[in-house]
Amino acid sequence: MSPRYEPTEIEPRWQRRWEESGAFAVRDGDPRPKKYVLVMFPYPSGSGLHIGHAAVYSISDVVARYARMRGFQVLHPMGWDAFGLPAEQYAITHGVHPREAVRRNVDNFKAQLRYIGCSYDWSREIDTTDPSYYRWTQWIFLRLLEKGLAYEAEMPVNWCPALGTVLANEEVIDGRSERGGHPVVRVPMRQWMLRITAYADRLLEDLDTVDWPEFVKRMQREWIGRSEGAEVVFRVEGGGSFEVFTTRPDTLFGSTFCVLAPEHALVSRITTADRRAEVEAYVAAAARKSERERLAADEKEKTGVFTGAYAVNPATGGRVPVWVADYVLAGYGTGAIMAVPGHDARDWAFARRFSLPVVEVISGGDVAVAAHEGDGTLVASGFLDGLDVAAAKRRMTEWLEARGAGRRAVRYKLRDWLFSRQRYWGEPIPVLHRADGRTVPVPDAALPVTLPEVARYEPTGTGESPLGGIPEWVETVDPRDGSPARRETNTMPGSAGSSWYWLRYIDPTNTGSFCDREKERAWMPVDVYVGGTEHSVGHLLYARFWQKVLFDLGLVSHKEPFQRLYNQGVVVAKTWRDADGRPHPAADVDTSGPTPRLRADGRPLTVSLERMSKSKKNGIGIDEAVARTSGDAVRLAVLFIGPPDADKEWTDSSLEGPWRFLLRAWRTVVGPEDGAVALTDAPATGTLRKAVHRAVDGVTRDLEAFGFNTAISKLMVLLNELQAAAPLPRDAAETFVRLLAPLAPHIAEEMWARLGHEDLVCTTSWPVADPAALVDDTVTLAVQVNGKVRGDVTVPAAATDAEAVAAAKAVENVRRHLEGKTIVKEIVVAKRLVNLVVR
RNA sequence: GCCGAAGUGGCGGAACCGGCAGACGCACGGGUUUCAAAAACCCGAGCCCCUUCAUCGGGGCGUGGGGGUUCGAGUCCCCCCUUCGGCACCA
Repeated sequence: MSPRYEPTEIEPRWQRRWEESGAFAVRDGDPRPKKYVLVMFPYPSGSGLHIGHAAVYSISDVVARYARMRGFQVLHPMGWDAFGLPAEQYAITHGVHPREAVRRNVDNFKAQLRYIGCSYDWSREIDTTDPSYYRWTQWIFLRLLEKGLAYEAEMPVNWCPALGTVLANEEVIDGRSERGGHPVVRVPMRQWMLRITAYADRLLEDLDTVDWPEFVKRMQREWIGRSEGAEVVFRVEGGGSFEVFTTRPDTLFGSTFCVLAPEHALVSRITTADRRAEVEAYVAAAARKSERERLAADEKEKTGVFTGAYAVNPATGGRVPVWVADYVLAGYGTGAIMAVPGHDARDWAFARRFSLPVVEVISGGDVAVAAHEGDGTLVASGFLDGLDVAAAKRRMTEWLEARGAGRRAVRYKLRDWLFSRQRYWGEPIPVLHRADGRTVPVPDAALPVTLPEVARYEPTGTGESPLGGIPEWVETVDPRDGSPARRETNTMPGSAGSSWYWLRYIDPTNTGSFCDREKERAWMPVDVYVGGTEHSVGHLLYARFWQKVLFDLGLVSHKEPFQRLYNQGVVVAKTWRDADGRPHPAADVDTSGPTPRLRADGRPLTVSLERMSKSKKNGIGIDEAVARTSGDAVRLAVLFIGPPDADKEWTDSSLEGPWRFLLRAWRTVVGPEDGAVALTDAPATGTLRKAVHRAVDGVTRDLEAFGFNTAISKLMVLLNELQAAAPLPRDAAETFVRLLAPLAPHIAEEMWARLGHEDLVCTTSWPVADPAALVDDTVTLAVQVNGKVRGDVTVPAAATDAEAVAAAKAVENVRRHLEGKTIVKEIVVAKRLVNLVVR
């Protein structure tokens, strides 16, 4: 055995030992209480794992290892979310088949997760691109189809000509593609949709039942965007009618015009002959505008045209002009609004611009200056006069319902989920289009519908999936009756496979079901779900939706999949960019002068803190960091740089402290290079014993609260105490090693073994603090005079307030400040301080 | 613009319920070791001032800025500034 700390020898040895002993494999039927610790599974991209990834996986691993030592049987699995655009793009740019790219990337990811000692049950590894997995993704899709939750529709989609494909909303940033920054335009296309809106209310309500950060819940609530109001029917003069949705039916008397979205079906029908040319030009221009241009237009420059038509305000009976304007969105409400310029800022701006009348119907503001959107008393509103806003809303809605002119209504911002992609690398949607025109599901027994081999997996550029170019795959028969049919060529989005994966880990090899019911009941719900905030709405909303659908089908036992959500912060690093915005690696930067410059040609650079990623050339790979120090040091470092839920900056020196701590721990527990440490079997006593129990107590509480940075600092403090002890009591050393085990597992195992143990430290029990050892016999009180510290005094812990005050007054420097003064008040805070108020 | 989170030494950060601000670490300075250096180890330190040969000691100021509550405020209340996230014509 080497006397030196040699992580390159120690770490792989323990990794092997853990795997061979099946230390992290969980068995069904284990009588211990369960804990399901889940970390968001990664896209196995080609760039490998960097320090930012190490932070997430270290957090969930510490949670899992700690729970094991606390006596739980812990399910802590890992898998690969390998379908979707990133994997496909990588494959295209590197000229290899996505399946091959995924395999290589997975191997690389696994190796790197191994370097930092992640304690996964690898026997439960899943891969969303494996047919034995996506068979069940397809199977769940068919259940959605049966329940009417999947449907086809012509939808305006984000078409990216440069990528030759349709993008999801979350893949479009400011009208450009997330990857590559190419322009994106909106065109209608036949798409598969999932009716997530049918679950809007339940997705909203059940947020109250989960233990998630408030800000995530708020984001989801806002995303779902429930608003209550009324639909109101407006009759058009000369025939026809349209409905508007409003949250302010109380202001109906103040509606002086209506606005239709340019896409509204009624526009062309009601436009009068003299206005037709102008209206058509406006509608055409609006269609040409990308989403981005429409947004950029901002509130100040509202545009619109008059259709020439008039509608009847059902409350006043008066004529109101009908306009077309792109500030009204086709996709929300009814695509038409009643404009109330007196009490809506947008309508007010529009009315100003086009000189439309503004009427005050709620007192309390000055509608000549600005819209009054707040509360007040109804005026100029007939039967509503004198009511407040809330009462007027109710009265008006009743009035509309009684006359058949409207009704109470609820609307959501949430849209149905666009569920098809015109790409190769996704789950084929298991549907057949029969020659007779019927669209039918592929029978369950014929699943999975596997991806065919294809020569070109790039997008065709025409908008059709590459699958469309393989007649022998597309042309098939309906297995029910042998009649000819074409396969659906759309594939599912990347978020499909991740919308139920936590269930597959529970029963990953089941060929008869996506997950055994008994096992599901035993393991669900996920107790802690660790991941980044970037999935706060997308993934987490989809996942909850699928869970609820499966719950309604009686297939799972819980309405919510993730009981507790823990969001780790982003790891950022200095990013050097030139004038063109191109990033440069720190190694190429000369920072010796007043302005940082590129070494090669002296170009000036700017620095900013940005999320670590390969593309920004500001990342450091896990393998590189491990090679420089050790896997344990990397784990400690990413946990020590700051609180786990805050954003943290990684710098070159972030590894220093944790690395030295490990060297010091080794020297203290194992011994210096030239010898072994002197251990004694006599138990720790006195201050050392107190220090050990204080550390047990503190580290335990910190780990319970995800306070990894402070837990590590408490271990550093304990180590200082151990270093001073000679000989070192064995029990103190062993307790230290056990406390260290979840955080730095390799070195802890090695030290545990060298302390003479044959078992694994990761399977031993967590130490328990003796409460008696946590109380001190004496306490040091700060002594203040008029709130300023003038000294301190040590008294027995049992001292009374009077004794404490007496002792305080005896302190030399305190006495000086009391001289010639009268004490008017004496404040004693037990074990903390004495404050003497004088005059 | 709206909503949310956060501003603490040169830096990352700590501080349970309002009770000695700066734990722990980095960088820094000094030292040990070394032919020398690296590594490692030990010691020091918020800033300013007084006292002192150096010490020891004492005082003032300090948690983005301004006000307030309190014996006492990083922590509570009001106003303002900055940074970072989210949403952004959702009627």
